[in-house]
Amino acid sequence: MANVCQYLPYAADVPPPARRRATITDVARAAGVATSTVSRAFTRPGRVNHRTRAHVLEVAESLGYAPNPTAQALESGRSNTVALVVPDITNPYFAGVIKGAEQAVSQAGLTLVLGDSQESAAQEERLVRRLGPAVDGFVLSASRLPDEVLRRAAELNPLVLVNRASPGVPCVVADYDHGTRQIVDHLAALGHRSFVFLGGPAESWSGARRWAGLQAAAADAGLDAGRFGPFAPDRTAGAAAADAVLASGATAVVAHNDMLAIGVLSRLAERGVDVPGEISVVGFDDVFGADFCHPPLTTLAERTRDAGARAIESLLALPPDRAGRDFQARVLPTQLVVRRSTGPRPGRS
Amino acid sequence: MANVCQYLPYAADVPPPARRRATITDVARAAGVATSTVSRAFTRPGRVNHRTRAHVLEVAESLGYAPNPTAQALESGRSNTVALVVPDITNPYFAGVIKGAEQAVSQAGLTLVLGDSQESAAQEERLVRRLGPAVDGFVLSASRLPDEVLRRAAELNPLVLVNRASPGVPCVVADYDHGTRQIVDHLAALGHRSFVFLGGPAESWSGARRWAGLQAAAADAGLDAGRFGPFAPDRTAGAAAADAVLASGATAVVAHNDMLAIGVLSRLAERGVDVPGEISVVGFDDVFGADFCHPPLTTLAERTRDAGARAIESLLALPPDRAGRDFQARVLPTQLVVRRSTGPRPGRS
DNA sequence: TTGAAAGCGCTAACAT
DNA sequence: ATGTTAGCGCTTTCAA
Repeated sequence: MANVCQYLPYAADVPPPARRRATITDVARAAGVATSTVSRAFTRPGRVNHRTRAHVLEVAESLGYAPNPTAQALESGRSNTVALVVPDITNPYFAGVIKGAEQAVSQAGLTLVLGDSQESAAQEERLVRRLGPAVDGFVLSASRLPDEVLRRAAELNPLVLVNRASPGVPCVVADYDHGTRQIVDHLAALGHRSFVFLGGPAESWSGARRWAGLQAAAADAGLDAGRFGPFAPDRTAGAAAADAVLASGATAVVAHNDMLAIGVLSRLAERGVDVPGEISVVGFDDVFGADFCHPPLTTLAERTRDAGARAIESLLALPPDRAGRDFQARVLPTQLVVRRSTGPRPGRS
Repeated sequence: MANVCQYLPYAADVPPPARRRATITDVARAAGVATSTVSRAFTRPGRVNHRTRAHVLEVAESLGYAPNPTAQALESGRSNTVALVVPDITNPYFAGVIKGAEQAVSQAGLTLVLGDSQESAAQEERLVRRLGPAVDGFVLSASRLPDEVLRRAAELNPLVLVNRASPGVPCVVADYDHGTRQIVDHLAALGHRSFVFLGGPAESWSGARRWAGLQAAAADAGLDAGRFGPFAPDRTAGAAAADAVLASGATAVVAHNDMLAIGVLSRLAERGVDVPGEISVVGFDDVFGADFCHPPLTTLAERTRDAGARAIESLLALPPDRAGRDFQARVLPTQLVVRRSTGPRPGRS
C-alpha cells in the first residue's frame, strides 16, 4: 500500500464543514428586494431594471447563490432535464449517441440524465418510470420495450427513439435498407455466393431490420443468406460465433455489430484462420477500434453522434401538447467502410 | 431517402395526446385517505397499517402513479441523485468509471447524472455550479479544477475525486507509484537504457503523477527518462507524438494514455517502423481496444469500474455533516499487462 | 395508525 | 418595474 501522504501535500488535511446554500430569500433580503425580483433577474432579464438586476446579480454572486433547479422544476413544471437511456454505456457504439446527445442538450442549456438499462427491458421500464416525473423528455436508444409500453410512456413524456420504431412515436433511425444492400453488393462483387448472418439479441429492433435488409438484398443479388444465433452483442460471444461459422464452411459472415465481429476476428486468429483469405468478416456500427483491430474491419458506419443530436432536436421540437401532430421518422444515411477484413471468395478462379 | 413507412407498420400513425400525471393528491382522494398516508405508504412502509398500505398501493398502481422525485427532493433536501463528471464520455477509459459508478448508484436506489466537461475546467466548473443544488453529491473524475475551487465545491456538496487528489477532499486514486515502477522495470529488463514519456494535458493530475513516478523509477533503475509534449490525450495526437519519437531515435516510449499510444502505433505502422523491433510502446489504462490493436499494447491497467464504484461508496459513506472528519485516500492497485508492443532493445547483443 | 397543516425554494399571476 | 401572494407535489412535525 502506497503512502497516501504523497497525494495530499498539505498538513491541514481536514475536510471543510458543510455549508448552507444561499436561497433566493437570502439574496432578496441582502439586496433589499422581493424574491420575485431576484427570480426575474435570473430568468427574465428583460423584465427588470438594468441597475437593480446588476445589483441583484452582484449580491447573488457574493453569496455564492445559484438557483435551485429542483425548486424551479417543481413550480414551473419544466426540469430542463432530459433523460437518455442506452442498453450498455460501455459499448462504444452508444458512446457516440451519448456524446451527440450531450452536446445538443448542453447547447440548449439543459442537463442530460443518463440511464443504463443493462440490456434489460425490465430495467429500462423501471428507469422510464422512475425518471419520468423528473425529466422533460426521453430519448431511448435501441429500446427493447414493447410497443404498448412505449405508447404509454409517450403519453406521459415527450419521447424519441433512436434505432427503434414504434407506431406513433417519433424516431431517428439508420437507413439499414440501403446499408445492408451495400454490404451484400460488396460481398457479391468479391465473388461470394453466400454469407452467414450472426444475429444479436432477439428483441433487438435494429437486429431485425439488419437481417431483413440483408435477406432482401441477398435475394436481389442472388446470394444465399443463412443465420446463426442469437449471440450477445459483445466480444465474448465472438468465440462461439466464430466456431459456428467455421463448422459451416461459410466464406463470408456479417455480424450483428462490430463488438461481435471483433470477437469473431480474435477467435479466427486464435484458430489460425486467415481473414480475409479464408473468410470475410463484416460488422455494423464502425465503433472505436474497428479501424485498428486486426485486420481492420469492414463495417457499415452510422453517424451515431448525429443520431444522438438529432434525437434531442426532435425531442425539443415536439410541441408540449403532442396531440394530433404527426411526424416523420428521421432516416440517417449509413456508409460502408471497406477495410481489410473482406476479400475475394477463396478458391475463386 | 428511404420510405419511412417500412419503419411504421401501423396506419394510425398519430402520437398519443399528452396525459396529466397522477399526483399524490389524486391517489389520496381515490383511496379515501390523507396525502400523508399515501406518502408513508411509499416511503415509510412500517409506519402505516398493512391493509391501508396495500389498498393505497393498489389505487396508485391503477392510476399509474409514481412519486415525483423533484417534489420529494425539494421537501426532504435529498434528491437521491449523484452527479458524475468526466472529461470525455467517448474516451473508453471513462466508460469503465461510468459503468462502475452507475452500478453502485443504481444498486443504492439512486440516480446518476452524467456530465461531460469536454476536457475543459471552465465547463467542469459550470457543471458543478449548475448541478450542485440538485444533487446529493459529486464524483469528479480526472478533475481539472484548481484546489481552491474543489475546496469550495466540497463545502456545498459531498464530493469525491477519482484520479485526482486535493487537500481535504476524499479521493480514489490508482497506485501510480507502484505502476510506473513496474513499467520502468519491464523496460529495463528488456535492455532499454532510456525512454521517452509522451505527456498529456498540462493540468492533468494523473499525468503529473505518472511522469513523477516514471522519473523516480527511472532514476532508481538507472535509465534516462525524457519527456515530449504536451499532447492531447487522444488518437489524433498520436501522429505528432510518433514523429517526434522517431526524430529522437528513442528505443522506448511511454504514452500518457492508451488513446495516445494507439495513435502512435498507427503512425509508426504507417511509417513502416516495426514495433517492438525498433521501438517499444507502453500505454496507460488498458482501455477497450488495447488488446486487439496491432500489435496488442503493453499497458498499465487500472480497475476503472472499481474506481467508479468505490468513489460512489465513499460518497455515500460521507457523513451529512462532513465537518471534522478526516478520511483516507483510497489507493487502487494497478497491474502491468505485457502484450506485444514491447520487446528487447534493438541492436542488443 | 392516521390526518391536518406548514413549508422546501422557486415561479407566476395579479396588484401596485 | 417591483412587490404580494398563492401554490407546484411532496414530506414531516404535531395532534388526534
